[in-house]
Amino acid sequence: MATAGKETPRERYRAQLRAEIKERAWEQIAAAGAPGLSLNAIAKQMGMSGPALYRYFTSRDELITELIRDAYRSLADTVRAAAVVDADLTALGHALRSWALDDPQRYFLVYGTPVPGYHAPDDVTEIASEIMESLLDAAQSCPGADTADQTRLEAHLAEHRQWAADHPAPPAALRRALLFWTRLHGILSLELAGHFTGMGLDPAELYASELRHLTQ
Amino acid sequence: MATAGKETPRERYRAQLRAEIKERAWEQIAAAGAPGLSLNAIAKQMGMSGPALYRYFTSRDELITELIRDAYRSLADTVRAAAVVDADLTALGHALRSWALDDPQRYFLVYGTPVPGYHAPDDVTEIASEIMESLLDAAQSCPGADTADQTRLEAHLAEHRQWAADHPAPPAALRRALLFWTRLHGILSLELAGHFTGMGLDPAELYASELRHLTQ
DNA sequence: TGTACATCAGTGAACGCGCGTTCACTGATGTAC
DNA sequence: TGTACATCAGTGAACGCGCGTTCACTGATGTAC
Repeated sequence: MATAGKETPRERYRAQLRAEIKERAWEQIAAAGAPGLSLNAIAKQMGMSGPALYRYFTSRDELITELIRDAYRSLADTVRAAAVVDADLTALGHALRSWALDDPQRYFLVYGTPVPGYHAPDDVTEIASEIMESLLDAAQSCPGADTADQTRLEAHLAEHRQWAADHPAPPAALRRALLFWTRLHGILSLELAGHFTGMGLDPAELYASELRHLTQ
Repeated sequence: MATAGKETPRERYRAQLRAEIKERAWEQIAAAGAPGLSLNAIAKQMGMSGPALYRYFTSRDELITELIRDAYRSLADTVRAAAVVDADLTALGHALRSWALDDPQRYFLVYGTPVPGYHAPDDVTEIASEIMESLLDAAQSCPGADTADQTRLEAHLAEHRQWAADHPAPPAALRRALLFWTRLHGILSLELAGHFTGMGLDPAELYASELRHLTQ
């Protein structure tokens, strides 16, 4: 009953199978998108019968929620790692890009089209703030010059900073963290969705240019 | 047989019913997202039997493709109208935002998570270049100062401008049009997906700030 | 060490559902003489 | 103007499919004495 300590062989086996189910799930998502995810199809691919998976996930929804959680967790860890090694927005930006290109569908599970009915569980929003925290850490220790004509935004952020309530970053850092997030996300999501194909430009150049501009 | 000229009552009726089917389709998409679109459900909602819709669309895929085309067309028209009235990036930016907020699912049909197998038909990519053209028009007639440290991006764009091959805009305008697109899209897509909720900031402020910064 | 029992993984049949799509048909609307 | 015919909208039955999920059951694995 102890949650910590030695794992029994059965527990180990369970964890292993859960992991394999998730792996197959990611493969299916990569092949047909998240809405096409099917427990039966996963079971078939693993050489098991459909109902067998209900030993490991209580429903299809639980599996999807778990995948979303994993995606957020993975992003938060990636970002935090980059923010810890050297609190540098540039490094963080490149880490973010690598993470996104590594698995586009995982990126879209976090930042893609929302499903009208669905609401993410609470712990996911907690992970989301963890991500913002890492951004703020990095933005704070990057003391570039402020662009004069954006003081209006900083004034707004100085009084609307619930998202950074626990963080001591000054308005200029808030602004930088926020723009880092929205600008890079803009490029990444357009790139991953293929909206640059045929345009003849290199998204990496564009990305690097924005990153340079953000860190000055 | 003439494609132009008087419409027969039957043709008028056909067009009308096609339009109503699309309307119901949009309602369904708004309620459950695009993957949940079902011809049978639309028919039921219209008080018809399922197979009846096959008089108006040869398949579910044709309907979806048509909706995507309409979404692109609508965006292109909106953007062009704003670019024609006064070739002003600020006005264009506000028009874009209104269009996006007006129907988030329509926005996501254009810029949302791509379906792994799906490829848009050729005429849709043509409409996409139409959109870039309007952006370039507006960007060209907005002669703000260039930020010095982005000359590297301009140099890249000067030599990678297939997307603006038919357009006389100089590199500085290319850069502005591109950043207009990626930055505003970043904010809009995060806002529409609800990623700002709970953060306490006003996306409109952020959007306006970026717009101001882009037009200087 | 062996025996008796509890736990749990996985199966196969079944339920109900909604989907896209086809097909032969009915009945109304339009067209030609 | 009326009659004969062609066109076309819409129906209802049917097909085959895959889905999520439940349930009673088998057989293997672990546990207690």
